Amino acid sequence: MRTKDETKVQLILQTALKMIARIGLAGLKMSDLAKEAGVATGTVYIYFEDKNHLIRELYFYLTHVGTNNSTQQIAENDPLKIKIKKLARNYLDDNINNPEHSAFLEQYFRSPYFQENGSNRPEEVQLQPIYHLIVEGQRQSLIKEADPEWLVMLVCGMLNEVAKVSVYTKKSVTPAEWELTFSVLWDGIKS
Amino acid sequence: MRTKDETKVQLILQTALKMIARIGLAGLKMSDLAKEAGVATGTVYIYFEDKNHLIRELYFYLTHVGTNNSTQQIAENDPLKIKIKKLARNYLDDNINNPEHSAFLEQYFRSPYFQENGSNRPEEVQLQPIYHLIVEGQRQSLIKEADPEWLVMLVCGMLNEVAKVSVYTKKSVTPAEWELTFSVLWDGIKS
Amino acid sequence: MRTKDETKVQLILQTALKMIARIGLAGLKMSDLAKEAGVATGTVYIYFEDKNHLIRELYFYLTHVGTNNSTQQIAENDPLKIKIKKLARNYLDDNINNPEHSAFLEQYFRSPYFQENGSNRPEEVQLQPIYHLIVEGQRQSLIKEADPEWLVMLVCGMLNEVAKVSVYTKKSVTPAEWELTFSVLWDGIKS
Amino acid sequence: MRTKDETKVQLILQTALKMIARIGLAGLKMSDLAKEAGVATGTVYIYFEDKNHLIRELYFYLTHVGTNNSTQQIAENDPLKIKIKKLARNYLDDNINNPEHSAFLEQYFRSPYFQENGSNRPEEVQLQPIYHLIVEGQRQSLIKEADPEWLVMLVCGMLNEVAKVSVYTKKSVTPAEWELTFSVLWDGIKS
DNA sequence: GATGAATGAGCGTTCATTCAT
DNA sequence: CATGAATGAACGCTCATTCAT
Repeated sequence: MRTKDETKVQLILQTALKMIARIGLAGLKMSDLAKEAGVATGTVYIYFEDKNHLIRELYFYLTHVGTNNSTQQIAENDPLKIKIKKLARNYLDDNINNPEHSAFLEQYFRSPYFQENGSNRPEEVQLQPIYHLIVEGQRQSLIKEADPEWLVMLVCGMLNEVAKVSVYTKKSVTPAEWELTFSVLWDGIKS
Repeated sequence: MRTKDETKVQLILQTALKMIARIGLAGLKMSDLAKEAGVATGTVYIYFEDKNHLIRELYFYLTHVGTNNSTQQIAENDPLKIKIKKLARNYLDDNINNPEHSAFLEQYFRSPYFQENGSNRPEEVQLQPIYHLIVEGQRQSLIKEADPEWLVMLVCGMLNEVAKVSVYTKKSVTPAEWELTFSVLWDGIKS
Repeated sequence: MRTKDETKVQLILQTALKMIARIGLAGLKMSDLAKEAGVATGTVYIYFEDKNHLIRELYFYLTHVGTNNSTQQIAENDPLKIKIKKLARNYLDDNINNPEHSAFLEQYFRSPYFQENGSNRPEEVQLQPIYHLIVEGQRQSLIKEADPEWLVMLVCGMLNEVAKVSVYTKKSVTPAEWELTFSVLWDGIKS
Repeated sequence: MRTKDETKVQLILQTALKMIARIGLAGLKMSDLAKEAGVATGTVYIYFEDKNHLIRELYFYLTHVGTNNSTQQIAENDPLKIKIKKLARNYLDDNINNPEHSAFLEQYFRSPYFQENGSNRPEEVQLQPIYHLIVEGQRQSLIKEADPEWLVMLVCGMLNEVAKVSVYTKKSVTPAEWELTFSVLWDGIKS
């Protein structure tokens, strides 16, 4: 069913993502999606077998394409603490700038679309670049000796919460708030 | 005459809560809910005006009733660090033992049921008992001088994440994992 | 099922009649009827087998009890024209003063309650007292030689229309209007 | 693409009209209507917002389209009495041939569909062509000097009743019956 | 391929009727 | 008898999906 008009696939997925963040996964109607994407209802079904497949494709699209909008460049020779700080900040910014991303995922895992699907929720902690930095920090005895996956989880938990509140209150994170956040993060994991 | 059984409100709400955690807010069908609660479809409509009101009532039920399952007793003369540790543990356990609670809330805020409602998402951070302990800790110079609400947010972010993973993987938190978690938490906020 | 408490039967029928005139036969709900009559829903079912029977009983109640509110006394020795005039006026007043009566009948014949019932719409023209006066008038050569039932029908058609408009516009019939009406009526049928 | 078929509006309205005459306004089920019109249930909702709107549209359709099936031609130079006779006959025939018309209107005004609607029952007597003939007759001193609207009302009352009985008994009006009817009508209004 | 009118299974809700008290 | 909470069949309406153009 996939055709050469790959831009239409992107258009539909992006539109779906935007709408889901706005009205929720449950509220998404195929006809509304088509209208907002500027195509006919039937057209959606040319590119996606049904709503199930569309949502699932959206999931793969998000998890595999990634965001990679990281603005802060991490220099190879930055000290580890600075690397982690920049990485954490990028992670936070990604979450704040792409709230649809997490909005969708949060809903997806609890939705019938995920449940019907046999696939398991991936715990791709290792994919987080922060994972490797933490392992590296442990090698340098800068970071607590402990299950690095657990540390990543705690760090991400904090950052996710900051992002969620920032998005919800529509206030950006002030420099002071960011310094406080990183201070708690770093003091928490440093050895 | 059969007397109006007010426990049916509880029964229906509890059943709804269980089902929503299992099949999602979007997948909840009034007839299924009635069947699982052991009543007729019409009976649900005696106690709740419509699905909208049912969901909304469930929200108020959860936010106002609270869980209060905290098993670990906090002694008045415990040192502050111990108090926080026990409280954090209780918070974690509540979240793990009542996964439907957060499962519902997470979905509710993104659902049409919340959106149609004019009410705003309350950010009742001060209601968290942990808030008062942190303020107390700051008074004793045990905890970083910083916006206590922000600290609470970071701490809850960590604990929420731990609970989420624990529920998802169906593994309880080992003593070692808990010690690690609290270590990061405490080192992060202590002054 | 009929019990000695015949007043409750009357109460329910009268309440039903009032409500049907107000909200229509289709809009009548058994629970509303019970509430407005001041009894419990189940009580209605003690006196009437089901809604079908209730409506049918209401029909028999109206057609057999009659209204007999005729205020103008017809003297035995009035001239025929005066007798007919008084009778027509009584017929008109009955229709105006009991608008629920015709409101119900009009709806009944077109409703599923009548249709399901095998009974035929009775054409009990002979029951109209006016019928006998017209036959008498024909014997006296005062009234056109023609099918008396047809004449009754035409006369009733006029009076029904006058009553309908009077009820709808909530204006009573002025003496001048009544004189005009009877003039048309009498000139139409007199020989 | 199937082109939107505006004749479907007519088809659905006509089918609804037929069914309402048969089973009553209250008995009309959207699914039955769709089936009898030969379309799917959902299709009805493409052309009409809901049952309420459908019924209301049917009302406007009937009152604005009119019947205009008058078969008897009225010649310009017919004497007034003949003109009125032909017009009365046309009015009668219209009522007999389109019994659904009056069957619907009679039910509509007493139904919840009309009551919920703010609109008032129009009493457009002047729209009746017979009104103008009666005024003309009064100018020629052929017809009683009296409120012409009231005369129209009486005349229509008679004819409505004749039509109603004819439809109900399924017997057409014989020439003798018609002559009698018009005799009563004319003698009633002539001066 | 693209369109959007048409479809109909399925859900939310109502209300005549029953029945435990 | 009286009550009104409980019942569940049946209706109004929605929306994912199809298909004639």
